[in-house]
Parts: sequence; C-alpha cells; structure tokens
Amino acid sequence: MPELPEVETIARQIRQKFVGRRISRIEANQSKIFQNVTAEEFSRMLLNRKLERVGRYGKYLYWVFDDISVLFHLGMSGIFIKEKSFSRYPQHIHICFNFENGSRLYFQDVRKFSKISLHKNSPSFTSLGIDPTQPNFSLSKLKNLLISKSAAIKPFLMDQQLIAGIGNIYANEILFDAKINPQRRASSLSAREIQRLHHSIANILRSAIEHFGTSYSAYRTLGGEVGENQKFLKVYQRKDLQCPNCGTSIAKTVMNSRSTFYCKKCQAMK
DNA sequence: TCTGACCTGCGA
DNA sequence: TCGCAGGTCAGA
Repeated sequence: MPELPEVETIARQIRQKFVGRRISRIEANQSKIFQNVTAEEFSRMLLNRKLERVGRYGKYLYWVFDDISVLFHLGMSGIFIKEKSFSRYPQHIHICFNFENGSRLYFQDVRKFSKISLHKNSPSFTSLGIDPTQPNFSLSKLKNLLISKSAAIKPFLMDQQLIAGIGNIYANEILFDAKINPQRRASSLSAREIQRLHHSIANILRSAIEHFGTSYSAYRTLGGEVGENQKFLKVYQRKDLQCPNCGTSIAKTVMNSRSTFYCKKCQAMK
C-alpha cells in the first residue's frame, strides 16, 4: 500500500535522521523479503558503512553507501520504525539497523510482500516508467504514453512500467480529480482530458506528500504516526457516501481485481 | 490483457 | 469462518 507519497515521506524522514550515520550492527532474520542476498550476507555487507544518500524512484526507496546500495520495495505493509527499544518487541520485525550514535531503525513487514536487494553502486530503474514527480514528466510525455494504449485508464495509471509510483488509492483519487471514468480507454482521452489528468496526477501526489501520505491500513511514518491524507480522500473507500462535488452516491466496482471508486455523474462515460 | 497466488490482520 | 485489503509477478 505504500505508494509514491508514503515512500517519499519515509525517504525524507530517513534522510533527515540517518544520512551521515555509520551502521555499527545489523540484526536481520532470514526471510523471503531478501532477494539477491541472505540476511547474514546483508548484515555483513553493510557493517561499518556510512549512509551517504537516501533516494526514491516510484515506489522504491534506496540507500546509497560508498560503493553499494540497498533497494527497498515496501510491498503492502513494509514500514520503518525509529525506536531505541520496545517495552514489548513487535512481531514481524525483519531487520534492526543499529547506528553508531545509538539510534536504531527497524524494518517491519507483516505481510512479507516487501523486497530488499543489494546492488553495486546506485540502483537503476530502467524497467520502470517515468516518476511523475520528476520535472521531465511533461504533458507531451503523458500524451505519448496514452496514445495507442487500449487498456482502461485506471490500470494504465497503475502500470509501473509506464508511470512509476501510482497505486490503487491515488489512481482512484486522480481520476476523480480529473473527472475521468476509470473504465475509459487510455487512448480515447481528449486533449482537454489529458491536460486535466496531467494536472491531477501532479496535484494529488503533491498534496498527499504534504499530508505525509495516506494511512489506510499499515502505513506509518518513521515515528509511528499515521499520515494525514486519508482525511482528504474524495472517493477511495467512500462507497455510498456523497460525492463532494455533486452529492451523488460514490459507486464501487472491481477492475483488474482492484476496488475502484468513482462518481457516476462527475466521471460519466463519454 | 487478465487472473490468481503470495501473505496476514481485521471486521462482518 | 470467510472475505477483503492490494503490489507484483507468473501463467493462461
């Protein structure tokens, strides 16, 4: 569930608290979340290395050390917890990073959909589409992506090989903001609709980042606080509630096995 | 292009 | 007890 705004919030907080710090010890439990390395190798490879940079691309978070980097995908329920010690140790903690100043950062993932891998130098994201928060995400680039795509616009927005970072929550919210029916074919959008969509992608993601992400289920910030963006959702998980624009009941359907929320009036099929 | 599996907790 | 939540990937 951590989508771009949640991962960005986490990246900013880790950057602020841990960049420049050296790892003095790692306790990692062997788990399927480790992709190209065992827990033991992971701990050994990062020992005594200084965290130089924290980055994000799409839904991926990465830590850069001198000649090695760690790539995290938080799956559905991966979170980082900054805590010195627990009165009661939480379940599903996979890694504890101990830093030289005594601070600790835990990685927890209840559902084990996270993926963690080690890379030489910085990771590359060639298999991913454009990150919509980057300056080169232009209107013409979006137009080019939409052209000739017969898929519906909602799965289009969630396709990480086209646009990296949008998941189910923000796909619903973006399409509501742009007044586009989620079942419309991507290639059928008018120039005006593409312009609205481009604006809504930037607008919804920026606003969610300002609100520290959406805590609908597992997501928490580094300090264990919930995000605030769930207070601002207009359609996601609001079935049968009134559309904030026109008062029509929000409809729910299923597209590509994902819950899809929309206003039948504001987002009418053309 | 679509569907099911993976995985666990929560609520009905 | 069962369905649902949803990111990604393999397979149909």
